[in-house]
Amino acid sequence: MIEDDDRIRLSLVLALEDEGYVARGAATAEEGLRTQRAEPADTVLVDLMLPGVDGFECIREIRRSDDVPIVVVSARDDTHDIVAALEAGADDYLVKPVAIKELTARLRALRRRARAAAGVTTTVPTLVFGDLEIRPDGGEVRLDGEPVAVTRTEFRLLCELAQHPGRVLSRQQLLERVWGYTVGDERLVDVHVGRLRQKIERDTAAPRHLVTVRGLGYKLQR
Amino acid sequence: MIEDDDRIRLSLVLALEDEGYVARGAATAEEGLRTQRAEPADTVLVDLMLPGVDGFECIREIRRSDDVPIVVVSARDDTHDIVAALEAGADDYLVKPVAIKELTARLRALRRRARAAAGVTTTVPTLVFGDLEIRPDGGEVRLDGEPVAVTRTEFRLLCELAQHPGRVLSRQQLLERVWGYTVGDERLVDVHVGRLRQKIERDTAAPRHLVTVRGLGYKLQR
DNA sequence: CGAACATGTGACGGATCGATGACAAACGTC
DNA sequence: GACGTTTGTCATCGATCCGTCACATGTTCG
Repeated sequence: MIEDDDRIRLSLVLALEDEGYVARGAATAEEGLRTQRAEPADTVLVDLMLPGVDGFECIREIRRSDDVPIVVVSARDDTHDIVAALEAGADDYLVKPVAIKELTARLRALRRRARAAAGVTTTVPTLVFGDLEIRPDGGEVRLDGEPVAVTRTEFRLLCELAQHPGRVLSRQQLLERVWGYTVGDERLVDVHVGRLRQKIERDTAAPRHLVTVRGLGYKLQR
Repeated sequence: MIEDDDRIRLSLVLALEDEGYVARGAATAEEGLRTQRAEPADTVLVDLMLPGVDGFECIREIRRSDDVPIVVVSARDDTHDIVAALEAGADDYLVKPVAIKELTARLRALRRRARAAAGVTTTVPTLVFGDLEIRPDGGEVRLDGEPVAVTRTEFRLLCELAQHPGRVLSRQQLLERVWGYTVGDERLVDVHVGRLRQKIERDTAAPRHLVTVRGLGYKLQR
């Protein structure tokens, strides 16, 4: 729980512990981010008005590397704040003073979903795109049965595209999923797609699998 | 959206459609459950006070077979109701009157999680308008099964119209949703509709799908 | 019947987009 | 520590697209 008001923070931590939770507090965003990195909690509560780094920025910072459920607990009940917090990556937003029973009920609802998400481990069999075979597990790509040497980045890129056959992925999506960047130069994707094409397409000018959809992104099709 | 008050239900459905969602309403829990079984929505909004089967029971009934995100929209702000609804299986709880911006922000946050749980593959089905097929995912348009080359703007325009079959969208609405403009020359829409017609209509003088409704705007019909 | 308004469409210049080769830094291997 | 490989940045070029305008056509109403 990241909250600068000592009284509120302590009482909420105590109330949560009374309900059977293991809770700990941080008085600033910096402290909260540090402990979350060092010893990740499975849910984060955060106030919006914090000294120094504010709640919105704190949420974005957590989201950069962590998919943990985030609940905002704020005194402000303005729609703009609610929307901004949710857009920043929060999962829920409660207005102070919060009823502890409501808070725990919302935490349970949230963790029900988060748990379901964490439970999905997809072991992918060989993906076949005509003469192109991709083994996500084996780290192998074959063209007409012949192994093709692709680099790690190219392979990840290919797998990401192969997991959504025929679906266009934007450069932004690929940057996020392959590189983990939330910001960055989208040209980077072009370059790697180009390099990948040299290896898996017979005619790079008329690609059969790794297709450009102008203005939208790239897709892999059969 | 399951809500017995006609006024509220209609205004919320319209507001959601204005935001770009495809929404439909049901006046009773029974009706809502039936349509959800027949044609499942990807998110359910439900009121608590319903005639006959009430909201709590409705939530439990949906949860028996469906993991769809459920949001309660109720006039009651009692902690007991909130806790009971969340315990029954709801994912979020908003108190009327709801700000449409907050509702959509919460829907986005919720669907962000639900999507992750579903295994990342949220495939939008192909939209079919007679001989015209649109694949929002694949960035692809087909006429009689033959791929048609459309530009990004044309594609967005087409998708926007296709999401609301038969419904007239004003130039202003299209400017906002396709271009993101709040102000701008509405003639711009005309030009792109014209160009799109050249590609997807056999006789542009007598369009069969992309129809002008004089004085109001354009619509896409089967 | 004619004016005002709404819509269709061709043309054009500037803006944008994507492919690619060159290069330097970072990385990994021996 | 040296070498080859991989990666990210940059600049350039050609192709395409976009938005605006002008004019033609069609429609509504006084």
